Amino acid sequence: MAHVQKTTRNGQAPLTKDMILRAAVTIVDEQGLQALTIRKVADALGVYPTAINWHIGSKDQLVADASGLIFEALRLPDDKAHEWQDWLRLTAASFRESMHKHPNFAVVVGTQLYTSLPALPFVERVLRILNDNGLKGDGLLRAYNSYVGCLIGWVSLELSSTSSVAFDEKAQMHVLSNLDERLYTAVAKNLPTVANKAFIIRWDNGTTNPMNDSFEFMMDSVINGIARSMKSFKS
Amino acid sequence: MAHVQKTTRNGQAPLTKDMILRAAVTIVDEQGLQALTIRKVADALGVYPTAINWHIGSKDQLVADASGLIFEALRLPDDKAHEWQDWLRLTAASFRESMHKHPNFAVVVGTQLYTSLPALPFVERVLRILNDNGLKGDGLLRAYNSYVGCLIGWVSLELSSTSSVAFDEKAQMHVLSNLDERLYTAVAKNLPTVANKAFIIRWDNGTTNPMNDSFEFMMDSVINGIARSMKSFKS
DNA sequence: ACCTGAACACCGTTCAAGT
DNA sequence: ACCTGAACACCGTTCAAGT
Repeated sequence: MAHVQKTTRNGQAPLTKDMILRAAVTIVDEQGLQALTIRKVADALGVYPTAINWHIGSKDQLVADASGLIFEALRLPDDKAHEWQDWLRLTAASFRESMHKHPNFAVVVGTQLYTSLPALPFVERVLRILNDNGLKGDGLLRAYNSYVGCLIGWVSLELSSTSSVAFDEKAQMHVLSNLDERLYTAVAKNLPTVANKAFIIRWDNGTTNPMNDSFEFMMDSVINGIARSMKSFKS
Repeated sequence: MAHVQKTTRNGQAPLTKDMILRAAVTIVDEQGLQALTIRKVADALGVYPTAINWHIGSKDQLVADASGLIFEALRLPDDKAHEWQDWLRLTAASFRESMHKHPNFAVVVGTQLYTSLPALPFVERVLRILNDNGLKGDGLLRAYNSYVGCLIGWVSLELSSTSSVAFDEKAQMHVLSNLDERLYTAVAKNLPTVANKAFIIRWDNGTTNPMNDSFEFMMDSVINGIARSMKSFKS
């Protein structure tokens, strides 16, 4: 019962789900998430739009499956080779690196946070290392949600980009420089240190303006919080 | 030069930006973000779609302006009345509460994180209280980005919902219960404590399934991290 | 099983025209 | 200034038809 390769599509190799998803990722990487349409994917592969529907199902499923590839590309460090704190730090850095390679998927990875099979190894490994270090029950749940939520949520924000409504740098700085100094004392006073570097008052996103320092500080805080909860658990 | 009220639209009061945004918020709250279209807003107000374009500009701008209303509704506690830790905790709770009232905007508030005027008071107050407690320069930036990024990113994840691709509970549990136990030991072992409660392995979002405990734990960790950085700053 | 092809309802935005 | 009205290019999805 060997599977004989069919040759539809005028003798070309038949479409596969993998071909479709790779084409989708390319479009998102090059043109942004809003440019991802079934029709464009079909064009890129030289087929009719409805052929995509046959393989994938719907547009929503296409987005979900394509963003799953990012979790699949994720390489996790070895448990045995590191202290749990370092393992969490390395894993966070690895996840952030993967996201930075496909920044236009950032919004979706946050949204698509439901039992996706490609993400399960990540879930398992994080749960396991916390579990192996004494956490269980509600303490485990808190630690896991704290780590995963901050990691994915924070990086997703770092890379978020406003489709097209964003002002340019000059307009942005003009607004910030002309604020009422009596109302916005702290913003005015610290403008050089926060302008285009702090959330909500920047115009370049994490692709061109990565926030490495803040990310490391944030992760240290979260991991320290987990460490403290482990101690109180043992006593 | 008093502004005489015009009566276009067959004698009805003229459209205002505020009417349009309120109609938009209603649609998003009731039908989800993907249901927000210029044409539906126009229908709700009894005008032609292009009338919306005249007042707002574009679809992207409509989404941006409508999500700005959430920041405007935000009530911030008094600086003088609380220790800075409590102020940050109360503000976080207040922000989270606002988001939970409009969960369908969660994705966008994360995305729209660029100098938006409605969010500036929030920015100012957070910067100010950190500044008043000794933080400046890079230390201030780290603390601010850590707090704001975790707050908005985390809550945004808590409320995120997969448009329609999501499985139902039965299908979800079936997948989780039949995992290879040799590969997914930690998931299998802790299934009762994490199923539908932990990120990535839940099927209800924060609206029906709020993650209060994890949120408080996460916020405490972040605030403790900031406190530690203040001490090392002084010494 | 896999893909074509036509058709449908919907979308954002343009531009000219009205008042 | 404010809105109508028609028009255009684009979209996801259906369903029947081909091979």
